[in-house]
Amino acid sequence: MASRVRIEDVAAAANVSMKTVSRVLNREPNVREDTRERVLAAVDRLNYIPDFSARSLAGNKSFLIALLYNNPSANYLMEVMGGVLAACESHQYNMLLCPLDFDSPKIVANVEALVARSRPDGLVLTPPITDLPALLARLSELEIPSASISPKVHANCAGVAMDETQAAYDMVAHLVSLGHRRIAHIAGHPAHGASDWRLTGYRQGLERAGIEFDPTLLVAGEFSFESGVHGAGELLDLKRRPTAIFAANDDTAAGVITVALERNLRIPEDLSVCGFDDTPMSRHIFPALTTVHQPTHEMGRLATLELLASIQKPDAGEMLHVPYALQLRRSTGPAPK
Amino acid sequence: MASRVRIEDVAAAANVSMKTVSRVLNREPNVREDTRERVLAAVDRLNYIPDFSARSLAGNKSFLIALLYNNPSANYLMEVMGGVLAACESHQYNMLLCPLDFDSPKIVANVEALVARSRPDGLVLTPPITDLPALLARLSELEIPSASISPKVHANCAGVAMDETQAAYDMVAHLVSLGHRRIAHIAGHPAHGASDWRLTGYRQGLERAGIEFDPTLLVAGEFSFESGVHGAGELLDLKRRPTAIFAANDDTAAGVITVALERNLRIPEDLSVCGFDDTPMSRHIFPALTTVHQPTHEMGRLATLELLASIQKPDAGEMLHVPYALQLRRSTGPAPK
DNA sequence: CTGTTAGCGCATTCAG
DNA sequence: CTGAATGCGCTAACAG
Repeated sequence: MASRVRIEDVAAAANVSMKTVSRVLNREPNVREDTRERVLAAVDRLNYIPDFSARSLAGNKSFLIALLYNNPSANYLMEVMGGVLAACESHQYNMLLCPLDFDSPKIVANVEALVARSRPDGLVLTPPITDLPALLARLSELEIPSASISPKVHANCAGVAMDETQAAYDMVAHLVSLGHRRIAHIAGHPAHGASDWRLTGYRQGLERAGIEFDPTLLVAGEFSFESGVHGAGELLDLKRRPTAIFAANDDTAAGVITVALERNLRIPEDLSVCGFDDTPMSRHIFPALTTVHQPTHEMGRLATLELLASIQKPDAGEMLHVPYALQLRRSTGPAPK
Repeated sequence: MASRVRIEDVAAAANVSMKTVSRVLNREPNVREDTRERVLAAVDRLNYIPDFSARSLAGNKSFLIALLYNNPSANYLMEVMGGVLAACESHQYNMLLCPLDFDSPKIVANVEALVARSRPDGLVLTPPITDLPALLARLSELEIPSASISPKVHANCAGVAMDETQAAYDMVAHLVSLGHRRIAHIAGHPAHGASDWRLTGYRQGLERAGIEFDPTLLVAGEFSFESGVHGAGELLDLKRRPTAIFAANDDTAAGVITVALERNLRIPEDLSVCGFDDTPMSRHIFPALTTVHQPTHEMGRLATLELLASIQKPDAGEMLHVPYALQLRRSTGPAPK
């Protein structure tokens, strides 16, 4: 057994009471500097490590953060998760995972079950879980703090967001600078705020370039490879086909590229393709994909930090903003002719 | 507050003692069937949910399983994790994550810190964390149960494994059946058992087909896209180049495909390519990749089940075996000419 | 088969 | 600024 040493032992070693040790450990005020140091020394010498369960039970806190998700993108999740873990570690919290089925009517019940069983001190929500009114309402009833990553609405909500509209706008500007005028867009899943933002940025980008919006160049999608395949099939069948396709995410772009190559189109000579998200795959397909980088790890970390803040004092969490970065790679080039 | 109802309330409602309720909840013996039902009814009626921390503290168990990993493949991890979570859920356990740096000399210390702080009741090890003698030794000193997924050595070790050698052998057989004789292999990371198994299967497959092993057709790799790029560069520069390249995993195969397409080779007409793992990407690249499917989710689930068994009674965990499946897709075809 | 007694290790009163 | 008592909700020993 490792930690047979208890707070009582530390107290004895430092010639103080248990309570004083507890104060030092929890960074509470009202401890003289020299006694604090004495306690810390004893903690160190005895290699004391507080017991999680005892702290939870006595303090009525679980020191647990739950990460809620339904997003099927493993890369996105692993990165967010890494950020959440990093923030948890520095605050002596542990992270729980809560995979959800977005389309299930029982989603609120599932979260309630998690909360009842594990009593997390707070929740980190990832899109599109961020945008379920019923869930949000229940959480505030339960008075359980949460932080959202890229939620649709930022109002009085802790978390972190990136200006995806501006990023999409910039991407279109990049295509325009390469001489493209017939720029198509394959949209994302309608339930995701990201789809709206990226589409809005696309349209604003066209407008800014003085290019009239052509409805035939906008097709529906759902952030999947398959929707890229379908979308590209539709777009490349057009009599006047686009010279560039801006897919709402990298998976969709991969579908576009597959279709284009199957049709013996050269990328980017015959068709420019770009995506969004900068997944590892975007560097591993041929040709390497021009896309938008999101600082996903950092977003997970910052959201968790805000969550932790609002756990300590309600209303302390804020909505933070992080920068994006265009990754220009081989899949975009000058417009043909 | 949800669970203001305690075991005491349930006991009162069922007209039994706290201890009897505890027995029922923990599936302990020595409870008459009718009292058990009475208790269960009360639990249900009052919507009683046991308190995690109190159970941990009193029982000296954390009800926590830690998943140790360093594998950079997000897809692999998310699938394993899903399996671990599924098994945990059915046993009222929670899962903790422990990302590790394989090359760090502090890896054992990191695990010790996790064990000291969070006191998991058991650990699930993923490759190549499964094969660190120093770590394994420390864990048995600490007497903390563990289960391994695809460990190099199966001896007295709980967990789950797949016959990767046989799978690689079958893959080569598939290529041979398509008429290939010059079959190259780009190996995986030397630290992984999987690299050995797959290489062994490759050589056995050649031998079985009566094809002499050609050292120039075997190049080193490390399971990365980049190693596929380098390996393919080398192999395609050969005067007598291979007609098929069997990459040790899908990422490596993606690198091969990129190089081949850059050189204007047609796949599979000029060159067949296959991988291993059946990552989602394998279906999303062009052409879709022939590969080997591992039941990763199931492996995580089964390993956790074995771990849970060996937590309950030491030496109860066994080494389980799961089947693989070849996924034949577009990237392999008849050998040229 | 069931109940009673005593802590698990800590934080939280409220005194000094 | 510090300390002594009390209990968080549950399970482990023992009794019956």
